[in-house]
Amino acid sequence: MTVDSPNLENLRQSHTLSLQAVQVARLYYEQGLTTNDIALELKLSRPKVSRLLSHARKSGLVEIRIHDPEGEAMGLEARLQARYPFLQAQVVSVPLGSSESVWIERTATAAANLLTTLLRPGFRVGLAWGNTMSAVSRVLVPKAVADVIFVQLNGSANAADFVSGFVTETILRFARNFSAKAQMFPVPTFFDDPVTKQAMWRERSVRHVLELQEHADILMYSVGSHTAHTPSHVYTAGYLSPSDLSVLSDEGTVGDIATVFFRADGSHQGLSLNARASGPDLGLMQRVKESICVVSGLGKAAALHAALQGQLMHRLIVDEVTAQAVLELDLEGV
Amino acid sequence: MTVDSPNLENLRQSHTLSLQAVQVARLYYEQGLTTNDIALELKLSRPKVSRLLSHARKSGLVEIRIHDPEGEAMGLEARLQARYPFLQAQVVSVPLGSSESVWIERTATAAANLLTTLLRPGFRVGLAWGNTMSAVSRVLVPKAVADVIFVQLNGSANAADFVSGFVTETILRFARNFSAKAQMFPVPTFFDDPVTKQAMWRERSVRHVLELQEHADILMYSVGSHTAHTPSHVYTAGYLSPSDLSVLSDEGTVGDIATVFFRADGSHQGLSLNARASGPDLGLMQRVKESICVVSGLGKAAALHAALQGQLMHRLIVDEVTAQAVLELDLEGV
DNA sequence: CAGTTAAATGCACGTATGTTCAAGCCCCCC
DNA sequence: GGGGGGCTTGAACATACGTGCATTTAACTG
Repeated sequence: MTVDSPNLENLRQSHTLSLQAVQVARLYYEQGLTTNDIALELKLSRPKVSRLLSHARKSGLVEIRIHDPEGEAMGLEARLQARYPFLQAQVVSVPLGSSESVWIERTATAAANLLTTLLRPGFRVGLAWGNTMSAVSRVLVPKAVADVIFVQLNGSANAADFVSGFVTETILRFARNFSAKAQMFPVPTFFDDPVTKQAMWRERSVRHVLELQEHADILMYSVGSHTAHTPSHVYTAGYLSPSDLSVLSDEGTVGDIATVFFRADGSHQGLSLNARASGPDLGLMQRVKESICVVSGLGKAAALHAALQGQLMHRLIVDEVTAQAVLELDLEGV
Repeated sequence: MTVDSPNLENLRQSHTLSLQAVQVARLYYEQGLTTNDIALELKLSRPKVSRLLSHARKSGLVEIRIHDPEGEAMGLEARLQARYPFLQAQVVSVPLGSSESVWIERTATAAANLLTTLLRPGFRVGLAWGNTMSAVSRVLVPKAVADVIFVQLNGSANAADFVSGFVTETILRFARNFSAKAQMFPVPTFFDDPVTKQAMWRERSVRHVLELQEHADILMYSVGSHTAHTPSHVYTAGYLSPSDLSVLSDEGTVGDIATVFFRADGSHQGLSLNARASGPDLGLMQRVKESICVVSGLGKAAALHAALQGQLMHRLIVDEVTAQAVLELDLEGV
C-alpha cells in the first residue's frame, strides 16, 4: 500500500481538525467560554465550533470522568454491597417501561466507562465474549493507553465466529479503541475430548495465552444463562450438543462465565463439561486485582445470583431491574 | 466538641446531595440523556437536575480532561508511571506561558478534588503544612464526611505560626471543609536538642498524635526545597540557624517532606537534623494506604525527583512543567 | 476541461440549558 | 404560637446549543 499525496493531505487535515478541536475544547471547558465567544475569537462560524466540540467528545479528545465517592451508595447499590461485602456494585438506572435492549445499552456504556477509568499503561486485560461484551465494545470512547494487551479468555475457533467474525471483532474493537494489542485464543470453545484440551494446554502457543490470562490486571465478562431473554451465544450457536445440554441440566448448572459453568451455589468444581471448556478456572476471577462482571437482562438474574454466591467478581455493573431481581432471589433463597 | 443534631442533618443531606449529583452526572455525561429525561426518570424537577449537574461539576465529582496530542500531560503521566511502577501519577496541564502561581492553583485544585474523592467516613488524614498545602486548603469544596480527623504531621509551635496563624489556618480549613476534627501538633518544628524531642515523644499527649499519624488512612504533603522559586516556609521562616543550613548542604540533602529531610537518592536515615525534626519517619509514607504528594514549581523538581527515588509517595499530583523537568532529571542521572 | 459526487459551510430553526424570581418550607428564636 | 431569616423549590424567561437543509467548495473521473 503506497501513500499518495491526497492521503497525506487528508492526514494533515485530520491533524488540524484535532488541533482545532482541542483548542476549542480548551476554551469551552477550561475557560468556560460560550460557543459564540469561541467562534468570534477564532473566526469560525458558531455551528463549526459546535461541531468541533462534538468531534472532540466523540473521539475521546475530551474525557469526562465521574468520581464516585465509593463509600456510601444509594438504594440497590447499598443493598447489594451490604449483602455481598466483597462486592463493589454499580447499578445503572433504566427508564420505566423500556425494553431490555435499552438496559443492555446503558449497562454497556457504564461498563465501557469504568474500563476506561481503570485502565493504566502496561495493563493486561482478559476479555470474555458474547452479546454483552459485544455491546460494551460498541460504546467505547477512544483513548490511547500505552502497552496494553487485551487477551481473549475462552476459545472461539469454530465456524460460527469464522463466518461472522463476531468474537474477533469484539476483541479487536477493544484493542483498537485503546491503541492496544489483541491476543486471540485460537482454540475451540469446547473440546470434544478433554484429553485433546490437556494436550493443547501443553502447547507453547496456548501456554502463552494462559500466562497472560493468569497475570491479567483486569478481567471483564458477563454471565451466561440458558434462561436469558436473549440467550447467550454459547447456547444458541450450536457449540453444545443436545446431550451436552441435558448433562448441564442434570448437573445443576445455572450459568457460565467465559463458557465455564457453575451451579446455583456458585461452585464450579467437578462439572463434567468444564473439563472440555476453554475458559479459565473461575478462581481466576478472585485472584486478579480487578474483575468486572457486566450483567443486564432479567433472564440472567439467576445466573448472576449464583455467581455472587461464588464471589466470582470484584465489581459488578448491572441494570436496576436485574439488580432488583437478584436481591429478591436472595430473599427467596433464605 | 459535641455533635449536635443540625450537623448530623447537614451531613445526611450533603451525602444524598452528592449521591444524587453522581447519579445525575452519570445519566447526563455517560448515557447522554437530557436534563429533562433525567428529571422524568428520577422524578425531580428539571431545574433541580440542572443544579445537581452544576454542583457535580463545581465540586469536582465530574472531571473533564482534555487530551492534547501536542500537550504533554497524558504522555508525561504514562512516562512517570512507566519509570516509577509503584506510582499513580496525575499530571495537570497548565496554559502555555502562565506563571508558577497559576500552576500551583491548578495543581492544588486537582489535589483537593482527589482528596474529596478518596475521603471516607472514619478516615484519619495526616497533613503537612506549607505553601502548597495552604493553596490546597483554599480551593477545597465543602463536603461533610462523618468521623474524619485531620492530624498535623509536623510541629509548628513557634513564633512564626502564632503571629500569622498560617499553619493553624491551613489545617482548620481542611477540617471545617469536611465537618471534621483537627488534631494540632503543638511541638516545635525543630527541637534544639534531640534529647528534648525524645522526652516529648514519651509524653502521653504527643504519643496520641503520633498514634493518629501512624494509623492514618491518607497522608497529604508536598516536598520542600531550598531551590524553589517560592522557597518553602521551613527555609525562610527562621526555623533553622545558618549553621543548620550548612549542615544540610554538607550532608547532601536536597529536599524535605514535613520538615524531614532526604538525600538525592531518596534516603533519609542518618541525617543529623532529622533527629531534631518533629515530622514522621518517612517510612510512614509507604506504610499508609494512601499518600498523596502535591508538587508544583520548577524549583521543586530536584526534591521531587529524590522523593521518587525513595518511593516516598503512592500518588503524585504535579503540574505538567515540573513533571517534564523531573523526567529530564531522570535522563541526566542515568 | 466539464461533470459528478462528496464533503464542508453557515443560516435558521427548535430544543436544551442555566438562571431569575416569587412562593413555599423548615427551623429557630423570640 | 407567631413571625422572621435562610434555603429549597419549580414556573417562566432568556440564552446557548445542536442539527437539518440549501449552498458552496473541493476533489476525483471520464
